[in-house]
Amino acid sequence: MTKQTRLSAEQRRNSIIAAALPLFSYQGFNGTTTKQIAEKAGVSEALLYRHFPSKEHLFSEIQGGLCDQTHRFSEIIQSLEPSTSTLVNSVHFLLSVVFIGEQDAQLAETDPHLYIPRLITQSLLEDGTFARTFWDTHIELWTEKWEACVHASVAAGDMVDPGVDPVLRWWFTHHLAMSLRLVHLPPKPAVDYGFERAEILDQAARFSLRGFGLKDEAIKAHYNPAMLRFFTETLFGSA
Amino acid sequence: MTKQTRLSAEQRRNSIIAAALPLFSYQGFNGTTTKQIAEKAGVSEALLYRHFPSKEHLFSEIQGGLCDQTHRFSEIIQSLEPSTSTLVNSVHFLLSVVFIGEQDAQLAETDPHLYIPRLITQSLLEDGTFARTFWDTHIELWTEKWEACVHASVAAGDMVDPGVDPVLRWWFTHHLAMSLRLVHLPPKPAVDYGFERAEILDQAARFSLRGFGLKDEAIKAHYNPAMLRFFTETLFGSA
DNA sequence: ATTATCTATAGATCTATAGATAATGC
DNA sequence: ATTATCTATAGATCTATAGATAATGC
Repeated sequence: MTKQTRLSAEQRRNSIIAAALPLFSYQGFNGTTTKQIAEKAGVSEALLYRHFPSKEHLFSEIQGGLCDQTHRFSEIIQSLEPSTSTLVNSVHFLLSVVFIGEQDAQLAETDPHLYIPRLITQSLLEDGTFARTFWDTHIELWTEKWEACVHASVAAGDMVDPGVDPVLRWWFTHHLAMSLRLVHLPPKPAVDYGFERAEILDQAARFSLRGFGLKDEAIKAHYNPAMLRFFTETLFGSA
Repeated sequence: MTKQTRLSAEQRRNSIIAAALPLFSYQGFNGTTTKQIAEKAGVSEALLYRHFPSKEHLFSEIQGGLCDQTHRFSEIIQSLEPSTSTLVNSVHFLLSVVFIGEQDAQLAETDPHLYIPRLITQSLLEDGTFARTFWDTHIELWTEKWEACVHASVAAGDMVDPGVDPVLRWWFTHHLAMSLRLVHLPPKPAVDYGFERAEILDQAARFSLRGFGLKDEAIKAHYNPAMLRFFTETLFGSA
């Protein structure tokens, strides 16, 4: 009689979800079998269907769970002073989170954020519902502050009008980071940039900041990559 | 006895490839069944295996075929004069091709370029081999000219140093376009930008050109979106 | 005579369910 | 007594092959 771990319904549900998330993330919905999920969760396939009516429902449940959790940065965002400095730091932060992510954090294996880029990408290949919902819940918080920062920066004389809508500038920055992340999803990055991740991040920040309309003096005055890198590594772990 | 169309081996191979490409592109490798391919090609499943040893081989063959064709713009590229003007136009062109693509062309259904963004994205979710190979064959042609344009623009006094490697500036531009395309893959785009595609393209060009280090006067002098849009629509068909 | 093509089917999975059994809480 | 869990399996697909047949080229 081996040790039997009988979990409560809720615990088992969560353990199945935790087991399925990495599988769906890496192999996609079609590429993942209920057998794989059951094995990884350490239960029988039949048990999956006691907790979820179908594989589809399990997948939806996972996606939903990643969207309705309140973003942990939302309070900090509110407290930020709209300014050139905040703008510069937020651009770097946005690039860091989307491009580098939390992949070097110690909590790696269990942190759902590790799996989000793949799920978003898969979603975009289908109907895009998950991507849209995820961004609605995680980006929406920022847009007001984003616009305020641009206006503050213009008012401070740090920024010219580049002919780009303020919010689009942030989306473009996000999108640049998203592609960089995508290119780095495979074990071997699909592009040889000739630079390390941290260096690419730095250059992407400079590219974006200039695209924002920031004057070169303003970038020089406010952009401090060494400091930011220190913060990032403190936040997201070493490397 | 219905009309029997007996094709030569080569013709049948090509017809199977043509039938399979859209299916693999939209549904992925796992999501596409040999039955679907056979039905769309109008043959039996057995015949697929007379022409291709396996579904995997068929898929690889398709991917390979998209990579080894000489790029049709390669001659034009060589003839371009390195200059600020060429740089500006190439940035717009790059964004157009990657973001808008040839999706409105009349040859739509059969043009493999319609299916490349999805295949690249799927590849990035796996080992990235196709993306890497595709870019090796389609982007490599440009890099020399790209660098030359940056140097020419600096020499002409049109560009400051943004602290970004010259080739990276082009990759960043490409990446921005790639994400925009990705967001627009679903029937309903996954982001509400509040602008039409053509307008987004224009603003992405301005954002990138400034990120390149171009001085605002140089952008004003050389960037002519109305003209470029005219070219694009002529090349790729109506809007 | 050769080559393209089909029908039929094997063998492997894959999702999902029926029905039985073992652990837990009262 | 209730709830979690398992074994066994049905029924549907999916990839791939064996063996037969029909069209073409000489």
